[in-house]
Amino acid sequence: MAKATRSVGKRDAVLAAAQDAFLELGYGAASMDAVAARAGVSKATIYAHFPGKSALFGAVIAARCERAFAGLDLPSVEAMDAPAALGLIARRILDLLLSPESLAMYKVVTGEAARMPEMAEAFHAAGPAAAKAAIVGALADLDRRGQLRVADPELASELLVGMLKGDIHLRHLLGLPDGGRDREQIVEAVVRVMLRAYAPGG
Amino acid sequence: MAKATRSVGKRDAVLAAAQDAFLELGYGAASMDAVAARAGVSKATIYAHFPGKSALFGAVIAARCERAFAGLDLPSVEAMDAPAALGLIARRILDLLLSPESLAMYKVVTGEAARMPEMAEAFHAAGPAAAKAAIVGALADLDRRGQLRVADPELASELLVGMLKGDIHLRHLLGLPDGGRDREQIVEAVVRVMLRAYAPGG
DNA sequence: GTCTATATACGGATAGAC
DNA sequence: GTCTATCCGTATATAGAC
Repeated sequence: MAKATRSVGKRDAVLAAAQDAFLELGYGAASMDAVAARAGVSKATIYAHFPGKSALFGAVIAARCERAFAGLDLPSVEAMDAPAALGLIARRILDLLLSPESLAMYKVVTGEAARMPEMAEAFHAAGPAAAKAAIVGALADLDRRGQLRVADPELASELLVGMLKGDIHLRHLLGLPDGGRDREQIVEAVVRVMLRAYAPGG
Repeated sequence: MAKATRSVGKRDAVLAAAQDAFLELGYGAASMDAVAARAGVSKATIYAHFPGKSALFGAVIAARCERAFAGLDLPSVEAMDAPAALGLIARRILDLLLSPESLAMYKVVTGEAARMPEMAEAFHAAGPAAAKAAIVGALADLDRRGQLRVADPELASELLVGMLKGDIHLRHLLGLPDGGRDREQIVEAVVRVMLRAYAPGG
């Protein structure tokens, strides 16, 4: 939206416009003309800053990966009991999974992964793998404090995130209605299963 | 691969070639020229049988949806106890989720869902929703026979499939290595969680 | 560095002969 | 129904002026 100003630098304007275009339309459908128009610059300016379309796309993904999980700090669960901690984690992850940006990234990255393997790996490392590491840390902490009995935190983390995806993640990817299930309902169900499956007295 | 023969009809050859091209390359990257070349026909022949590219794509998705879950018959669990039934279901679903065709469909359909909402809905109904219905039936049967205590089979089905997706589904979508976890290990873990969470004596 | 204008190629779709 | 040849729009990328 913001017209390009010389102070911020047109490179940033191009990058921001490219993020919008690629994530909204997908790699193939987002033309360089569209990016130029959104950025308020000419196509030649884009090519002055980036070697080509695929390089611009790579820069977009890299930029978003950096900020991908900035808002996800889970050390705050260290004083909570298991139900509260799991509820907090579940809510955070579910909101992240269903955020428009995450959904757009999911689509565009999986769609181009075959043609850009390095980008796919970078995305996974900076996104899902980083989130998983945070969850693993939290689960290990709950185990250490006797709140849960988690022998394999990595595996438990995968199951937890998978349950949160459930059906609703795909529905959102497809642009379909939620099917009458709201997020809090899902969080409660997932927490209940986790508490039963990883109860300390088991 | 197979050259078009008049006996089978060129329409089928076009459809088969289109399936290969769209699922391998994605909708945008698969050109009509590429489809024509793979089918061994001219582009004009394609347009004699299909109104245009998007209609051809729709026909491809529809055709694959019909056969999507043909191999998934779960009534066979009706004589099994809970561990055996859950193990069978989990193995079948996981193999389906990670099959190359399913992964390709997942990518291409989510990628084009925003531009083709009807197709997205048809895919969901014929694929994931149909599979879910089969699982719900099996879980309800286990509940009826006292093998499990499942108050909400729909919800339980969503959690089950989600756990199976876990991390490995995304890894496969991205073309990354499995991360050292094999399928049987995932099946065992998921079954264990399900048995604990939905134990009849709970 | 940035723009206007353009080179070059490719993709979807069609005309017309057979 | 099927082919060859082609129209026409659009896409990536660049040349050259300022």
